[in-house]
This record gives sequence, C-alpha cells and structure tokens, in this order.
Amino acid sequence: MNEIIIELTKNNIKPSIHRIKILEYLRDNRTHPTVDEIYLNLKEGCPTLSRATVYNTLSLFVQSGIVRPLTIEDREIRYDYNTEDHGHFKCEQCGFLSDFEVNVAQLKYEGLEHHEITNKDVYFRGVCNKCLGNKKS
Amino acid sequence: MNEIIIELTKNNIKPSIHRIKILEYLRDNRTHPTVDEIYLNLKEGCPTLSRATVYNTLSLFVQSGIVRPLTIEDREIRYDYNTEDHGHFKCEQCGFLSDFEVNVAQLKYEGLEHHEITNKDVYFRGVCNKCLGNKKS
DNA sequence: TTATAAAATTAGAATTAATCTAAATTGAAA
DNA sequence: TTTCAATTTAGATTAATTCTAATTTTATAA
Ligand SMILES: [Mn+2]
Ligand SMILES: [Mn+2]
Ligand SMILES: [Zn+2]
Ligand SMILES: [Zn+2]
Repeated sequence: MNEIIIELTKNNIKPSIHRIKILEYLRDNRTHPTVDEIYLNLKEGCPTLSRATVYNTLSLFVQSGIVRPLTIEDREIRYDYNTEDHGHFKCEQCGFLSDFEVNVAQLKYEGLEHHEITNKDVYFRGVCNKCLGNKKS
Repeated sequence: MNEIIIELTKNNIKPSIHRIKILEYLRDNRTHPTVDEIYLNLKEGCPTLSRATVYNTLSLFVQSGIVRPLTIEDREIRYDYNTEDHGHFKCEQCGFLSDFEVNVAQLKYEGLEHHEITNKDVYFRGVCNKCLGNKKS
C-alpha cells in the first residue's frame, strides 16, 4: 500500500484513494485485467466508483508508463503492471493471456531509421498446453 | 485478377465477385486498411456492397490464412495481404502503420512449452521519421 | 475558519467497430 | 424449370470506449 503511494508520487500522480486502489489491483492481479474486471472488483469495496474513473486513471497510468496496455485482443484493452521486457501469448481456445520470456530489447530490425520507438510488443497466439491436454484426439 | 481467383480457389474459397474485389483491394493497397476503408472504396464501383459482406469475407480470409489481421490499434482491426515475416510500426502522431524487417521466426523465447503457436506478431510504437522531421524543436 | 479555485470523480449520453438476424438474391445441380 | 444451399443484404443489436456537464473533493489564500 505504501509502495503504491510512493510509486504514484514518484510519477507525479497525486495518490487519490481510487488511484491507489486501481494500481494496487494491477500489482496484485497479474492476469492482465480489462477495465471492466478492475471496475467490477473494486466496486465491491467502493460502491461509489465510476467506470469513467477507471478509464481516466488507466490512461493516466499508461501515459506515465507505470502500466502497459495490451492490444492483443481484438476488442478490448488489457492492462499489465509488469512493464519489464516480456511477451504475451493468447490462447484462442480458453482466452487465457499468459506471459513468456523473450528478449524484445535485443531484437534486430531494419527499416525504422530515424524513428523514435517508445514501445515494443511481442504477441503470440495459438492453443495453450492446458487446452491441448484436454483435447481427446 | 486471374491470380486472385487462383489464390481463392487454392484455399477452397469460391471466387465470388466480392471476394475477388476485396482480396484484390488488399493485394493492391498495402496500407493495412480497415474494414471501412475497404468497404467505402469498393462501394464506389459496386454500390450494392454491404459492410456485412466485407466483415464476413475478411473473417473467411483470416481463417484461411491468406490475410493477416493486425490488432496494433486499440479499437479497430487492420488487414494485411502480406503474411510474410515482418513487423509493424504505428506512429502515435500521424497514425501511419508501416512495415519493417524483423526475423520473428527466429526469435528465441521460453515459457511456452507444449503450446501450439499459430501466429506471431511484433508491434512497435513511437513517432515516425516524417513526424520527427516536421517538429520544430 | 471561510472563500475561492483547481483537481478529481460521477452518471449517463454518445460514438462506433463488430456481430447478429432474418430476409432476399444468386448460382449450381437435378 | 425446380430445388436447395451458399452468398449477400440492410438494419438492429451489442459493447468497449469516449464525451459531457454537473458534483464532490482537495488545496490554497485571505
Ligand atoms: Mn504480462
Ligand atoms: Mn504489413
Ligand atoms: Zn487455453
Ligand atoms: Zn508519423
């Protein structure tokens, strides 16, 4: 809780109660939750919470670089507290979105001379081991 | 035109006039167009065309693997006729979505043992050279 | 403390990409 | 021609996100 306040303050974000709760939720739930997941879960302990606040707050966090937005889904954005270098795998069967190790920073590329690159994402898709195991072939 | 029909037939897709036009449009416009871009452009030469047909057809193409859907945008899907190994860069300033060279296939990763991977995407974001050049700093 | 201004939050309306639905059209057999 | 499945269609529906304008909270100054 205290670390969350420090992190917000360090990033020039005033640590309001909602901002603390939302960042805390992301820190403690590494499932890459959607806006609605965050909203519905926090609403229980804070019935006055508005969806707009969750949207506003997450935009603020993304701008400050303390959380990362994931656009691997077609329709809705997911949010990741882990901004370290790692890839994301989406199982097309069960929908689960998992992390995997990949060295994106060292990835060699060409054709972006004189571009400023602020963000790199690696998205894989397929079927996870669990879903493959369940399949009676 | 003829090659398009051959490509569709090879993938067990009956080459209806709309399917031909849509695939032709993707082949000739490598700007990663959205559904609406495709729809509005083709509607001129084919006023009866429906949005639903564009959606249906693109889903069909994606399933067959002859076009690739890009989810680099938050809100809408873009489509790429080029299914070869390459990365995508989105300029946050002008919105342009460009290709770049990157060897995704040879990318080393860990943590997806016994997963079936059907698709790999590399998305970079930032500011393109053109936008950087325009900026009077 | 009290007054004032700025920042944060709110509910609900508006927007819009994508999906769904049920009817109409087309095209290939029989 | 008749029949049946595949394709296409317009418009309704869904749902994530954004917008708006009002309200509440917090900070600052007198
Ligand atoms: Mn992650
Ligand atoms: Mn491309
Ligand atoms: Zn799975
Ligand atoms: Zn640009």
